[in-house]
Amino acid sequence: MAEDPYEVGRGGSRAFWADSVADAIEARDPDEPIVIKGGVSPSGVPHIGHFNEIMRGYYVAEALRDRGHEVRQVFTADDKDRLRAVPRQLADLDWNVVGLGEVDAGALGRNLGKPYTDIPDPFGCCDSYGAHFTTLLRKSAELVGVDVEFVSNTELYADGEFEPVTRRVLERADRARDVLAEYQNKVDDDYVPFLPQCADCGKITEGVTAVDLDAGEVEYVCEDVEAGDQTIEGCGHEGTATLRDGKLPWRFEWPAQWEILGVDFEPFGKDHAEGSWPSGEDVAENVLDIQPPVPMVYEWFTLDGEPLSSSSGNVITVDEVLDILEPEVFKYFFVKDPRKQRDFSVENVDQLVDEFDRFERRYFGDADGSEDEVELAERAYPMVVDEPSEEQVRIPYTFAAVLGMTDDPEQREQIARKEGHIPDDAPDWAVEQALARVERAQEWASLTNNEFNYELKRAEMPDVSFDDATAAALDELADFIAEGHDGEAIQSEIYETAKRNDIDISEFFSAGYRLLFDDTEGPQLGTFIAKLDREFVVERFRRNE
RNA sequence: GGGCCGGUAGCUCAGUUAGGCAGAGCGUCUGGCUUUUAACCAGAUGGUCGGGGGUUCAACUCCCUCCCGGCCCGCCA
Repeated sequence: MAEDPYEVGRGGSRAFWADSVADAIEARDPDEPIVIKGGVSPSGVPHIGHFNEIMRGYYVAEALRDRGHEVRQVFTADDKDRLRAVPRQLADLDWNVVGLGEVDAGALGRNLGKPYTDIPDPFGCCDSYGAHFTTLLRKSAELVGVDVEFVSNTELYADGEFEPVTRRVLERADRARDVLAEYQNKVDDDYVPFLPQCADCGKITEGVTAVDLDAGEVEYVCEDVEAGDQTIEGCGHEGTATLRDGKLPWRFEWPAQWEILGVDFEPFGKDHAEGSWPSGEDVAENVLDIQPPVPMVYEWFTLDGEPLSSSSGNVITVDEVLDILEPEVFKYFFVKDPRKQRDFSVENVDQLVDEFDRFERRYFGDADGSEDEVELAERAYPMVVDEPSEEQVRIPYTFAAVLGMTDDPEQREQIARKEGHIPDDAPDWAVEQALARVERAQEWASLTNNEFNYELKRAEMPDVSFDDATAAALDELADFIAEGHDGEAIQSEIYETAKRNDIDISEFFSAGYRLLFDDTEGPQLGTFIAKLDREFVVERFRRNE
């Protein structure tokens, strides 16, 4: 019965992995609605790696819906987990990442060991620490337009949803011990699969001393808890807790969630593949007597070649990604094979966009591709955009970055049209959307400070000097510009002026770029100059300001 | 140390399920646009499929082994 989470969705003849997974789910003939789950602990700033928990399930949900199934995609905020370490970075609800110094770190430290939902929000805006970071995750989903049902684990406990399954686990404590002991050395004869919350200090503790299932209570001592390389001190309080005043240990809680929510499919990161999944599957089948969901492992992302890591600060949030990418491009990133380690490279993000543009054109039959590539586009593209339209216009990303050189929207549009990136018959909405990419590409150029990061140095002249011949040529060119000519004429004259003064043409172009951008490259100079106000350019080329 | 996943052109990635000519885009180079930047058009360039061994008529694909990266093998989630 054991299911290899690395094998599900692999093989078969499907071009889109989500369809292979959907096949595996359908093969079980599940009850409707089919339930797909994901979940994370709201422990800190959510990054794009966490987003796998939403997006991988999303595509499977869409594939099933497309086949006529009713699907419920739920996401559990595992917010009854205890805070185990104070994170180095936090983020407010506007995604401003701040260091610990800017909030009350001491207050956080005193709350180690408590459930996230019992810790005050460091920013004071949400009901709790847990609610704060769950809100950020929910906002991420909204930003990319994925509709997921959020469920708070704390609320499931508070509402008594966990009580029957918790009771059952405790009734079968012997079996639970036997099963878990195969995966964890710590489990001995005294192990109790329940973690009460101390009535006095509020921490999740482990010191259960007695279980009274008739009364639905456990007795406990609030002991010290090992967390990583540190110890969270217990308060020593001795008390009694109901089955709602605490939680199941993770290895039981996960399968319990499957039971409560009726989960049919759950994707999870590679970190769960060797530990939590085998034990969870075992617990489900041999302790809870339920069928575990169809599993799937996804590989982790790296960011610019380095592991995503909240503790080291190597993170990028969904919000930050959407500064440089359209939501549909970001969604496309998750269309790609989940089983490959994948780098999200900010520097090379133009390649991802190019790839998406081709993917989109394939859907409309306007681009070549292998049979699989075409099938993938036909299948996945409608899940990536809300309303596919053949009239959609995309300006190539790097060209959009070039257009970012000017702030004038009309000039951007004119140049894009002239270069054939906007068809004459494009509807207004498509033109608007196409040009919206310029803002993102410009942000990208500025963020990476790459070769597209042109900035007109209008306020003051860059510190430059020229030889006599170049200086003379610049004066001549300034005179010509002062006469008032169109872009092409100016472009022509740049060549002529350089020839007349016997200076290298590319050197002369560079001189112009240095004066305007403090750079050696830039947009097509003549047409660009023609768009600027004449007085400014003339004065600048005469090196007067 | 043991297990699992990944490694394909300078870059980003398809292809490995079921063995059958090593692929795409970008980049680079050359040429074109009566104008050597950007863009655009045409052509060219590009490979130890991580290394080695084996099976086979035939291996990126299957088997063995080694290297590199990541994850798990304590706790926690």
